[in-house]
Amino acid sequence: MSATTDQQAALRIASGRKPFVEPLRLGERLKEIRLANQWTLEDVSQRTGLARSTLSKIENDQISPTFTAVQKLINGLGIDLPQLLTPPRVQPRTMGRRDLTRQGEGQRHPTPTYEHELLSCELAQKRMIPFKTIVRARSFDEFSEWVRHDGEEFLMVLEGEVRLYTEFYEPLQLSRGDSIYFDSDMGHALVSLGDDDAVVLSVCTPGDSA
Amino acid sequence: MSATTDQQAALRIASGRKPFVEPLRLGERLKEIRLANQWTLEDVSQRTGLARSTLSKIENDQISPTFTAVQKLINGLGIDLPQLLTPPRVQPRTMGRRDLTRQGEGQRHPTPTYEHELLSCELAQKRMIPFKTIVRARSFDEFSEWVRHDGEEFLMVLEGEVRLYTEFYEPLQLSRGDSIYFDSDMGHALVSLGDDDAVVLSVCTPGDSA
DNA sequence: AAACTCTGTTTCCTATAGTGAACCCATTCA
DNA sequence: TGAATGGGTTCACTATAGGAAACAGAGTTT
Repeated sequence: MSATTDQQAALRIASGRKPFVEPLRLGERLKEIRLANQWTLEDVSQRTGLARSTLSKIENDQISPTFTAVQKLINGLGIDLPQLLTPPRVQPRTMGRRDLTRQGEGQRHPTPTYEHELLSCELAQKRMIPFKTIVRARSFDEFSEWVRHDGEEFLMVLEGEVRLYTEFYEPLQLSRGDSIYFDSDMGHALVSLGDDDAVVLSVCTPGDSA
Repeated sequence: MSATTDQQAALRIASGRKPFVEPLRLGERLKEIRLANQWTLEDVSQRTGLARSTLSKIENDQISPTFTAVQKLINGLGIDLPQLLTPPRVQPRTMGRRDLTRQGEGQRHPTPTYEHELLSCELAQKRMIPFKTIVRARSFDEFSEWVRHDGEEFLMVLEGEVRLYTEFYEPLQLSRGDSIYFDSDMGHALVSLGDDDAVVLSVCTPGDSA
């Protein structure tokens, strides 16, 4: 299946979704934001370049702003469009979950080349997966194939020195404190350079599946 | 400027999210969706109640649609507004982006209580925001208010010893190598316990904006 | 209390968004 | 081949959004 077709399929599916869009009290919302910041209509006028009168009419739902006007609003107020549309956000989330992992207390997953220690594994449903890795491998040959997984990865060297092989770049030498961010569906592999095993901290995003 | 605002600003910069919405080829986007679904202008006209001519002009950026028109669009096409604005991830993955940051070479953002060093800030549009922080604060009193931002945060102590205050839990003492994962819209604040400033590595998810 | 100042609203006027009809250009059909 | 259909664009007109200025109301100052 071609990329184009894939994308078209995605679009079709996407547009098939039926979101009930209610009133969208945009004027009301704007007023909320304005008052929350203690801005006067004049202030907002200065920031956005829209006339005081126009703003008043928008707030009172007397006119339906043009899209360019909306852009001036989000630019001038420094807010995101979703922010302007999203009603006050009733539940500010604040779940306040927390998951502590003491040094060395993570969940260990040994492999021939790496020894992973999963951190914060009490917590389900998280948007990042942190783990510490002891790099055992000393040569690229020890990997039968590229390590590869959906998403993005951040990596920092905690101890020792490593060489990072990646599919599309020259190998890179990383010392303690160096860090790198990359798309982890690009093949990658780490080897330790010093006598002792190197230790790196990685944080991955979970696979997309979206 | 409060600590909260500081960090939020830093996060905005770091996430590579364009602070302001520029061209916003809305017309182009609409056409994409229409063609992907193999709809004619007439079809879309039926669905949305907008005139065929109007749709044509919108697609060719000859007019800036009124907000009510945009609503008719998203209702009629059954799509979300963000969908209409966000070009669909055109990358079929495997972009193979990469961003190296050598020890101490990040982008510094000092505040009274913390000194942030943003890592991997070359890369825009990423799903994690890594930064190293030197914790200057020695007492909880130095914070005017909770640090708080949408999303989740992972944190590991690299050097020194810190106490983590959180809104819903008792303060927690963290030593080198300890790590914690938490919902960062729960208020939080770090203070250094030793004589020297402590150093921690943090990775945040970008704010929701959904 | 009058004059001033700062707010938000309302009044006009013009610029432009939205509409139906006419138009153009392909493709299909007789 | 010419007629007919169905796609998108352009035109001429009407409806409406945006702006400048006038207005109105609530404090302040004199």
